[in-house]
Amino acid sequence: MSTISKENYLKAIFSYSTELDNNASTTMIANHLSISSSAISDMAKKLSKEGLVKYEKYKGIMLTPHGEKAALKVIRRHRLWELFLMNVLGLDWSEVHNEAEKLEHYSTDFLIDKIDEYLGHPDFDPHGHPIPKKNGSIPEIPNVILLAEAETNNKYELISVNDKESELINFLKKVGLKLNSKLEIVDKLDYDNSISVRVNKKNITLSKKVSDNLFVRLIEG
Amino acid sequence: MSTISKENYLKAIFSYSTELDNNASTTMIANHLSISSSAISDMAKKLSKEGLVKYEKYKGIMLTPHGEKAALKVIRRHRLWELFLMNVLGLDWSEVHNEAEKLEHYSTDFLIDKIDEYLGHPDFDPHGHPIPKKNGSIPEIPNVILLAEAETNNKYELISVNDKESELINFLKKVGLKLNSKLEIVDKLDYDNSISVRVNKKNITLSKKVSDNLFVRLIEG
DNA sequence: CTTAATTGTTAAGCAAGCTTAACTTTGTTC
DNA sequence: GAACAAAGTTAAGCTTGCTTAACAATTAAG
Ligand SMILES: [Mn+2]
Ligand SMILES: [Mn+2]
Ligand SMILES: [Mn+2]
Ligand SMILES: [Mn+2]
Repeated sequence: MSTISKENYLKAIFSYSTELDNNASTTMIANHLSISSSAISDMAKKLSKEGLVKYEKYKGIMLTPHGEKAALKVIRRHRLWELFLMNVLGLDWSEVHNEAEKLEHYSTDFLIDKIDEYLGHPDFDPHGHPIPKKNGSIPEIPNVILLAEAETNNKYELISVNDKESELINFLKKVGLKLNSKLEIVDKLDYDNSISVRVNKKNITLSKKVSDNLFVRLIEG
Repeated sequence: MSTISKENYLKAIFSYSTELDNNASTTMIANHLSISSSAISDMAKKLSKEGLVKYEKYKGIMLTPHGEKAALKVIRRHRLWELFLMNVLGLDWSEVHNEAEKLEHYSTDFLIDKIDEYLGHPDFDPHGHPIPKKNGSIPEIPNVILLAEAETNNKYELISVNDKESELINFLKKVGLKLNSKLEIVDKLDYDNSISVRVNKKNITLSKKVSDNLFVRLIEG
């Protein structure tokens, strides 16, 4: 049976194992979900019994094809809700994640299809993340790198943003950064790993904490 | 703490105690929620401790002002979602109740206010039920009676409909009855308590099961 | 290689929200 | 008003999803 808890585990396992291109570790998931690591071990066994996950003691957790399908369904619901709330109700891109985190667990396939249709089968959510299709395929994402790893004098376009902290997005709003903003790397400061960029004809400095959460695509360099 | 379960109990207690103008009984709530009556007794104690309910053994359950406020909040969320899904996504009035039954538990006040605003602070949901206002007031409902109790030769307007069974609403669609339809009572048949009405220049016969779930307002008689 | 630190697992226990079974109160009928 | 039926409550127990504490495996250092 799929429950809220299980759906959140699957999402977490998916995002860590694709990020790492490896098994997700107990501790990472525990931190991510703010749950004790013993609970993770426990749940890993249950999900394994249901065939959603491959789990070997001390070896981490990996989604089975079946589990990945389930995870993608939840992610699809999440991202469609985000875009819908923004486009229809005018919520800000810093506000939608929170709402979607709940709504994702309580929408029938029927409703999600209606939303998808209403939005014209969109490929990306408000933070630049791909929206899995109904058949489980994932829209192709541009070749991105972390802004923190961008090179001086090159020009980049902001493609996607970590949506887990609304404060980050509020910060971006304050300094005038949006998806598709063009940035030129002016300088990289070794001392604190901050990065100085030119956006909209203004120079701004971004801390490592910020540049570690922004993904950009090279457009000139 | 408010949980899904508790919100559903509060809603059920509210609807039964207003319907009866009396304390809600354990058995009624148990049937309504498809839960054993022992679970109801249990929960009645918990809700009572939280000050949401007045409960005396063997005497039924009644909402406190505090509990009523909480119940109305859930009902407000439910009905706003229903109308929103119908107006924006084009869901049928037979489809919205199911979805709203889940969404009602997972929407922040912030989101509900946005929906309310988007809809222009509506007074009634797709089934003719009043949408409680943010301050807890309830839009005035017309003076309605059960269609089952309507009198021959009088003319009535369909004001509201029980939304708990989508099959009823599908039936209404099939025979062409909508909110605000005008009906003239042609005949009442004692044998099976069915009622014969004229709508849109056609005569149709409605069983007791149907006429017990439709509320009408006298417009000519 | 041995030791220590880190990471992960097992065990025991708890709260919520149910269930069924046994029992008690209330209501109904004669 | 006694006897039975219906409604309501209590008790015991179950599952889910957590927790903390104790223990085991893995990894990293010296
Ligand atoms: Mn999100
Ligand atoms: Mn979630
Ligand atoms: Mn409804
Ligand atoms: Mn509900």
